[in-house]
Amino acid sequence: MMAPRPRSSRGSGEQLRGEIIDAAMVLLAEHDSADAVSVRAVAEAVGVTPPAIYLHFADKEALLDSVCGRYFERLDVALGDAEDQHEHPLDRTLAMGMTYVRFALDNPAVYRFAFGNPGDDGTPMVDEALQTTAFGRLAGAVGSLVDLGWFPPGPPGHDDVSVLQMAMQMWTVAHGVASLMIAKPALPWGDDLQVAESVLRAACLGNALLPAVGEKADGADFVAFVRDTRAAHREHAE
Amino acid sequence: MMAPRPRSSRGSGEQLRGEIIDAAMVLLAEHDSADAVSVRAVAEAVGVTPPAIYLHFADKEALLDSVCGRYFERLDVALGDAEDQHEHPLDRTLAMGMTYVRFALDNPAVYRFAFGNPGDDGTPMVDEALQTTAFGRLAGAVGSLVDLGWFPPGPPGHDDVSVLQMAMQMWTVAHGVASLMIAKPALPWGDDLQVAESVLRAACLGNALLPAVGEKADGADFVAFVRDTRAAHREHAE
DNA sequence: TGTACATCAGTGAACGCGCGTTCACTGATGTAC
DNA sequence: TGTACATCAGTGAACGCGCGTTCACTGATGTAC
Repeated sequence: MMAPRPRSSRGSGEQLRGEIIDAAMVLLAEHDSADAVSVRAVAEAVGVTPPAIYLHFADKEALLDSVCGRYFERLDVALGDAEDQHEHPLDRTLAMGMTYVRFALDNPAVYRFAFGNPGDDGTPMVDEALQTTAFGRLAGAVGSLVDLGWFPPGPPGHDDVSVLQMAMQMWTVAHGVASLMIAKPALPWGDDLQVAESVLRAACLGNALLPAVGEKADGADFVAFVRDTRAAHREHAE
Repeated sequence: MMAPRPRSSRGSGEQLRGEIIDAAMVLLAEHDSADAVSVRAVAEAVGVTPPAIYLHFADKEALLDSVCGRYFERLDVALGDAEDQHEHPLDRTLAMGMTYVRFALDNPAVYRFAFGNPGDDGTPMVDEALQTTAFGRLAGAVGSLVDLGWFPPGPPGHDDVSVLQMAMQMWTVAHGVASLMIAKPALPWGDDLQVAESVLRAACLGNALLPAVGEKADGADFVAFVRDTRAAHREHAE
């Protein structure tokens, strides 16, 4: 039970809106469950009666959408920082992957809510924002890798197809690490971030070798291809 | 509203228990949401009044635990089939990964429920079962890869450490594909299973090259390592 | 400078709903004598 | 073979609860004249 807040003065109704979103995010984080985020609980946390929420959001879903929106904004900022700290696109890709995982583990409940539900936040708006901001950064680095020939090209004249695919693959891997660690924290992970780095590196390495492969990677004899690649490695080392 | 079912005869109360679990799973699948699985809804689906549920389960959570349990059993069977269809452990690993993804996509709501919540199914029992059955199969194949030298060894005399790590990495990747596809079906995935195969292959390939690496993979200059590996590949091809 | 008034940001009380769970009960089923 | 009885698998009604949301209202704030 918080002390009731003083009434906002005339023009500053907008400020409460922000506080409501923050309070909802804090509730989500603290109770580690979306069930804990009720309109009543949010209102109480912010020092206001429940109907006041509806002055700022059409309904509960709109509030939760806004929570996701804010979360995505922050993720974008974090990824931007990671991006800026490296020059080589492979380093950038890895760094963004690590930042993504770290960001998710820092606030597991919110991550699960934002990236775990199809319905709640699957509004076109949010998905679009994801693609144009946070995901766009990743696609940028991956695009450079394709340009440099480190990652496989797309069909002639359409490298963008490969960029999209590779970027989604990297996202998929980072999401896998983050979400499984969040969902099953009791598993014998060892050092979270070390595992994340290992998985991300393996994924990068695997993708980086695909362009050297020709058709073999798509073919049936994947085993033979891996054997050849390892043999090549040994020869090179001698 | 279903027709009320005839009362079970004397010894066969156990049969209803199974029907209840099935009905809960169907509800979960059909409505694509755990919220749709209420005790009342399950009771109605099975043609019984709500209190009858409590003759077979201590409470709602116990019912949901049993749903997860049944799901895990089925997954184990599916993975067992995949395992049996291949001899080489790399093929086995890939096949189990693909089966895992297919299994998840076949019943997205149940997968999300079983593998997305820490609390609901994070009971020690279930986690333990996972490790000893379905996960055990994966660990078996990965263990063979470590034995053969395809996947990196652990510290001297403790290859099992690497087996555990590698198996969890593969699980992580498969989970990433499945859960992100389920959570964000609107993304431009293209062919689901093709993407899954591509990601899993890249992960295997990446891991398979790690033993050839020495300390470099853990060191700072990952970029240089990848460059070397690609160069080795080109030489080998010529 | 003073006063009537529109606006704005909220309040307080209540609505209907579906939920998990409980409790006293019923009536068919099998069993003991 | 008939009958009293324990058991078992349920039923029917109700409990209290917290939820999202609505609606008529209030009272401070700024503005127009």
